[in-house]
This record gives sequence, structure tokens and C-alpha cells, in this order.
Amino acid sequence: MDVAEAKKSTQPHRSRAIQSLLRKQQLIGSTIECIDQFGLSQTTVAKIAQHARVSQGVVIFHFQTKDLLLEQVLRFLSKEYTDNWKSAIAVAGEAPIDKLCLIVMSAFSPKVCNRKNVGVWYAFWGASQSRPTYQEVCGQTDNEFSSTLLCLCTQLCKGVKTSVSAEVAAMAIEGMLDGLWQSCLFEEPKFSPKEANKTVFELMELMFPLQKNTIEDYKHSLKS
Amino acid sequence: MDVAEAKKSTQPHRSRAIQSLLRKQQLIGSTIECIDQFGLSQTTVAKIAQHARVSQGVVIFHFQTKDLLLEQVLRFLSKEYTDNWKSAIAVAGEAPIDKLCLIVMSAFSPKVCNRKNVGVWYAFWGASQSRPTYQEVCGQTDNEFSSTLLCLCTQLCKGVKTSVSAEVAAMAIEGMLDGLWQSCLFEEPKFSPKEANKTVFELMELMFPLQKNTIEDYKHSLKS
Amino acid sequence: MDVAEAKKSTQPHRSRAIQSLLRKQQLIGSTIECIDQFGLSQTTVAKIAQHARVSQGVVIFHFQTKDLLLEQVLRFLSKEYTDNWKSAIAVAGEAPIDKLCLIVMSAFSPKVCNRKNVGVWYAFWGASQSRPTYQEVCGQTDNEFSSTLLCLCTQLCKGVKTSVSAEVAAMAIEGMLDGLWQSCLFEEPKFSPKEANKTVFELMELMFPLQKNTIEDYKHSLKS
Amino acid sequence: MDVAEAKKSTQPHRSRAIQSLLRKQQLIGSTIECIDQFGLSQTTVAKIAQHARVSQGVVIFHFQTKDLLLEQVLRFLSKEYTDNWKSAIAVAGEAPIDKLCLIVMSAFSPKVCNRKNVGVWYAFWGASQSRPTYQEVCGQTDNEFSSTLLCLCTQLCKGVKTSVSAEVAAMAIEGMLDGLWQSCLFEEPKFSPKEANKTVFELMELMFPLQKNTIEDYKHSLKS
DNA sequence: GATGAATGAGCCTTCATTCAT
DNA sequence: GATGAATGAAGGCTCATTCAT
Repeated sequence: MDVAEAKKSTQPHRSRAIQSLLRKQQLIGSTIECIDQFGLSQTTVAKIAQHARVSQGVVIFHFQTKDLLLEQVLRFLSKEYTDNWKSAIAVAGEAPIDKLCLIVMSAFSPKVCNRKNVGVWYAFWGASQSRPTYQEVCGQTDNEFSSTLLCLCTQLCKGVKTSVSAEVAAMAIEGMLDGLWQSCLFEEPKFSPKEANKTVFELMELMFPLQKNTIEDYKHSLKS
Repeated sequence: MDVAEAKKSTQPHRSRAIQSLLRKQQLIGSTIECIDQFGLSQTTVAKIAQHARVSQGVVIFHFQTKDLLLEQVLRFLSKEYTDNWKSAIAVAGEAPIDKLCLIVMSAFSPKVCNRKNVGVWYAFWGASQSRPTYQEVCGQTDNEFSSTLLCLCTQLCKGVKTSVSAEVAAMAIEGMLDGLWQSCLFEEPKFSPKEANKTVFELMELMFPLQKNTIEDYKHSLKS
Repeated sequence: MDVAEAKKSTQPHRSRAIQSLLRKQQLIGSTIECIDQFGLSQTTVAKIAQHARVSQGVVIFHFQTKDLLLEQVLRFLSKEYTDNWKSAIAVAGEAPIDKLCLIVMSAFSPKVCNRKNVGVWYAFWGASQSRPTYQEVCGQTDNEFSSTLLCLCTQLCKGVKTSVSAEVAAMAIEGMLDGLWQSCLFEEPKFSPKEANKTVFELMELMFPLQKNTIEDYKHSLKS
Repeated sequence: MDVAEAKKSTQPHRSRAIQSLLRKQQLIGSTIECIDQFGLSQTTVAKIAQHARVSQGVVIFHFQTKDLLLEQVLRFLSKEYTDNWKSAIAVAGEAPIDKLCLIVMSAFSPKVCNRKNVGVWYAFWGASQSRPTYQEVCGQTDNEFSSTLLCLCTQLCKGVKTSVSAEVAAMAIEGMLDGLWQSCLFEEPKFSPKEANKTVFELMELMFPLQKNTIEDYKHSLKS
């Protein structure tokens, strides 16, 4: 049940359901803030409660368990990430190259490509090694993205003998996205998101020589 | 001071110094084991001591603090990783393409490309967001590798107009290594290290068309 | 905020505030008991909690830190001691000799002159050498008493050439109080508090010959 | 066995016995230093050993137990203190007033009246409440001094009706010594030892009017 | 005799969770 | 529903003492 549903629900506890959802969202937000600030292992229920200006009891009341709260946070981030590139595809035309270019561009949108979110995501990812639940969510999120990428590359490589295989192309793009993400976030950024985006497009032009013109158009659209 | 130095040191407590070093190495090993098994945040001094079959006091005695121990573990992993690709360069000839190919191959050697080490490394990396010390070590390790890669790519791209820029090439390679590492380790491996290695070589052939024959030779050497 | 204030505070968590204060007082009491029984350095949070029949967490919850708790205990004793002689002055008339006599008598009241309180006070005092906070509280408490004593002696010595200076008189009285305190508490008491009190009055009669009659009256009042 | 005896002991381990004694003295000295610096409860075997530049094992080897070492330290301080006033008596003539004056003066000699020694002494004294051994040593040391003082006062008061009783006189003197000690040591000293000494003599002149001239002589001897 | 690594009990503190109010 | 006091199980660390070298 999300906010929209909650608002629709007729009577008399409608406001209660909404309030509960808002509270949950607030707590998820506070948790993200704390993980960003203190790190995953230093994030305590007390700190979350303090940041949200509520008592510790409230946190447990809404999520039963700290672990369950963290899982919700991870799912929230996963959905935010996935929604982002899916909505990019949605507005694209049918041509695979358009979809691919828009996916790449969406990866550098400030909505997902910002220090806080990515830092928190990596924190979960680093801990996932020993947490099956995290591993599952992280893995699934990655897989969905990877297979979409591979699917698009396969269409783009069909009948083209002069370049790399679809698998290589997909991996190269995904790898670069990861690497550039890191570069954008940590350190004093060597690249702006826009520069990073252009870098990926450059590689794509090499791998998909037939689409060079289209890619070039997207590259130019970044200038504005 | 490492073991070699300790052994050379003439008297009188030579054996003491060695024993102390061995104990430290043992504890670092046990710590890696525990991080792999339980995760970074669930790794306690008690578990480390138990795994090493010593008392908790010993751990503190040799490393003063749990945090200092973890830092040593991270530095150990960092050195192991860096030594690995540096020694690969050392045996290569002068030609940049040889160095690059050997670096790539070294990245898939079982010494560093194994579930345990990489999992532990990522655990530190995920926590580095809120730990300046980790961030520094991780960052420096990465930077050294990146700049070496970029340097080699720059030499390979010099005078070649038909392909991507050196920066793009270096990023693409590094990104793929990261991505393929992940793929090799987590999940039921989609690729064997050898397959992954070939995949990288394929991309390199596209980016460095003049070196195609040399790369092909290295690719074939993988079959044995 | 003390209990009185807490009780006055209108709603809504009045009882909560009171309960919290009572708990703090109880814990301070238990701590004094433990210090008396085990000594300052052997007083652990566990023992305090056990004596108060609560969990260890409660102690930390209310005082954050063992050191902070001990500081509160010291301040409590300091206030108890200071309040005692100040209220003695309050009920006295204007004449300095009356105030002085009542201060001296108050020093032997069972409220402050009992084995437990004084033992605990000396424990803090002995540790104050290396604890700036203790030193400050102890010093301030002593200073306030000393200067009051000196002030009264100065008034009593004004114009009297035949005796000692005010400084000597004040020191002699304070020194005797300290010494007699010790005697009353430790060892099998050589003197009862009443005898001790008389002894101090005897010295005062010598130092303040003009007040002999008044002092004599106070001395006789001890007999009942 | 002290150093003198040890040196006399013929052969062949004479030097060993001496060395052992010197080591013990060194360790006692280091312990005093540590107590002064860190406080009694923060003085650990490790710190003592470090200060003495020996290993921890040596400390235990020579004193069996930390507690036994501390006891020796206390006895050392006690003896130093007692020896000080006893040797003062030894050089005095037969007259009680001479002995008394010299005892008082010895109390302000830098040998015993220095921040470190007195601070450490009070540290033991504060802990004695819950340590029978300390209590015994401290009590005995005090008692010996008190009774000597009382004995001298008794002789001085014999046949003198105009002043206080011997008990009061003895207590007043001892109390003032304690109080002035404190004043000399802690705080920015209100009095120099010499001023303090004079203050005690002033009180004595009042209590022993027949000895006024003699006391006056001692008082003047302080000026040089 | 000396060294310092090793032990293990105990200490203070943290923290997720419970529950009376 | 919300609050915050209370719980109790760890956790990291200290430290006196032991003991092989």
C-alpha cells in the first residue's frame, strides 16, 4: 500500500493510514540520512529516532525490527533506482539505441547519482556478502538492469560482425557506469556527471559504429 | 618490519620478533576469515580470537585496538592486490600492450580474484564512506591502479585517431574488471575467470586495433 | 531541577519527571553505600546496579557515564555538607560568636558527622589529586567553609590585642574539626562527637576570651 | 634487610642482594611517581614498569603482587615521615618545648612537606577506608605522632591552670599541621611553609604562655 | 634474573527490544 | 499511538598475573 492507495481508502481511518505511511517514509529518510552520516554499522535505532525527532519506540512500532527497517530502506533505494531507468525507457521511442542512450543518461540524473544515495547503496552492497536478504535485493536490482542492457545490446549487435559481441558491449557499458559513478561521488570529482556521460557515449560510438549519428545527437543534447 | 627483516636481525630476541610477526599474520588471516564468514560489522574480537585459538587479550596486545587491526587487514589486502599487478608488470617486456595484457591477466589470478578476498575488500569499501582511514587506503589503492592503466592506454592511443581516447579506454577496462570481478564472485558465476579475461581482451582488440595480433596471442595463451 | 520543582511542573509527564529524579537519588544513595563498603576504586557499575536492584543499563541511562555519576555523588555530598552549616548560621542571631558556635556544633551533627558520609568524602578527597573535577568540587566546598570561618574570626578578633590573629584562630578551629572528625570516625572512637565539640569550645574560649561566657553557655547546652 | 646490611653480607651474592634492594627502591620510587601522576586507582603495573624501564615481570618478581608493592610503598612513606620527626627530636635538648618546636618545624621540611609525597599519602589515606592494611599503617603512623605530641603537651601543661588542657593543645597543633599541609600543597599556596610554621608557633604561644620566649626564639630562627 | 607474550576475569558501555504509563 | 525508562546480552578493552624462552 502506498500513499495514493491510502488516500483513496474511504473513511474513517484514512488519515491514520496516511499518517502511518508518512511516518514510515520519514523514518526511511532519517535512516538514509544516518547511514550516510555515520555508516551502516554505526546507525542505531536511537540515532534514527533522534533524527526523526520521535522516540525509539516509534521506530520499532512501525518496522517491528531494526533489520526489517533496514530491509525496507534497501528496497526503497532499489525501487528508486529501478524506477529511474525504467521511466527513462518509457519515454523513449522503439529504437534500441534510443532506449540505451536514455538509460545511460538516466544513470547520471541527480536523482540517483548523488553522493548520499550511492554511498548508502554501496554500504548495503558491502554488507550484502554476509546478509542473504541484502544480497538478494542487490542482486535482483543489478540483474534486472544488466539483462535489460544485454537485451538492448543484443538487438544493436545483430548482424554486425565488425565489433564486439553483445555480452562484451553490455558489460563494458555497465562497468563504465559503475566506475564513473564511483568517480563522480568519492574524491574531489574528476568528472562532472555530464563529462562522465559523454565518456560512455564515446565508447558506445566505437562499439556500435552504425548508430554513431544517433549517439552523437544525444551527446550534443547534453551541452544545454 | 616484515618477516625477512625480522629473521635477519641479529639476536638476541630474533625468535621473539619472528613469533610476534607470525602471530600478527595469523590474526590478520583469522580476521579475514571472520569478515568473510560473518561480515565486517559482525566480526568481533571474540570471534577472531576464537578462530585463531587464542585469548581475546592477544588480539588487543598485538594490535592495541580492534580498529587498528582492521586497518592492518585492509592494508594487507591492499598490498596483496597492488603487489599482484605490479609483479605482473615486472615480468612483462617493455611494450605497453604486453604490460596491459599481463595486468589484465593478473587481475584474474586466483590470488586476488577469489570469493573471500574480494568479498572482504568490498566489505571495507562499503564501509569506507564513513571511515576516512578506509577511504584513504581504498582510494589510494584504486588510484595507483587507475593511473597505471591510464598511462599505458595513453601510450597505446598515441597517434591513433580511429578509436576512443585513452581516458575512455582506461575507464572501460577498469570498469569491466570491476564488473567481471563481481560476476565471478557473487551469484552462481555466469563466467569463469578465464571467460571473463577473454571478454576484456575482446574489448581491447576493438579499442586498440593496431595491437590485435598481440592481444590475440595472449588470448590464446589462456586456453592451456 | 529538584524534586520540588518536578512536582510543581504542571503535567503532562509530571510523574515521569519525579520518578526519574527519585531513581537518580536512589542510584546516588546506592553509590554512596557501595563506596563506603568497597571503596571508590572497587565500586563498579555492576555493584551499584545490584545494590539498587536494577540493571546496569539503568545506571548509564540516567548518568551517561560512571564518571558523571561519581561527580554527581560528590556534588551531592558537597551540597549536603554545605547546606548543613549554612542552615546552622541561618537560625543563629546576628552575633558572630553565636554563628561560630552553631557552625561548630553543626559540624558534629550526625547528618554529616557519620562514618559513611565522611568516609566517602575522604575517598573522593584522596582521589582528587589526579582528578581535576573532584579537586575543584572539594576545593570549592572547603574554601567556602574556610572563608566563612575566617570572616567570623576576623569580627571576633577586631580590637582584641591579647590573643592570636584571626587567621590563626580560623585555621586552628578548622584544623581541629578535621582532626576530630577523623578521630570520631575511624578507629574505636577516642571521643564522642559531644566530647569533641567541647574540646573545640575549650580552644575557642582561650582564643576569644571576651566571649567566654557565651561559649560556656553553648558548651552547657551540649549536656542535655 | 636494608642496603647497609646487604653491603655487609660477605660474599658471593653480596652484589645480588644489593642489586635486588636497589631495584626495589627504584620500583617504589617509580610507583610513587605514577601514583602522583595518575592517581592510585590509575596506577597499573604496566605504567610502573614503563616508568622504571623494566618489564612487567620484574615488578611482580620483586613484590609478588601489586598489592604487596603498594603496601611497601605505603610503609616506605610512613617510615620516611616518622623518621623525619623522630630525628628532629633526637637533635633537640631535653626540654619538652624544644622538642615540640623542632617537631613542628620538621613537619614543614621539604623532605615530607612536598606536593608529591603528601599527595600520594592522602591517596592511600583516602583508600584506607576499605583497605584494612592501609588503615592499619596510616593509623599507626598517625597514632605514634599524636601520642608523642600529647605526651609533650602534657608535660608543658603540668601545673598550668590558665590555659587549655593538654588534649586540646595537642589536637589543636596536630589539626593545624594537617590543615596547613593541605594549604601548602593544593591550590595556589595561600601560605609558604615558613608562614605556616609561624602560624602554628603563634597558637602555641597562646596555649603555652610560659614558653613564649623560647617559642619566640624558634620563630625568629625561621627568618634566616 | 629478565622478558614480554599470553591469559582470563572483569569493567564500562552500547544497543535492540520490551513495556508500563 | 507515543513515550522513555528498563532490560540484558554482548562488545571492546584493561590489567594483574603466569610462564616459556
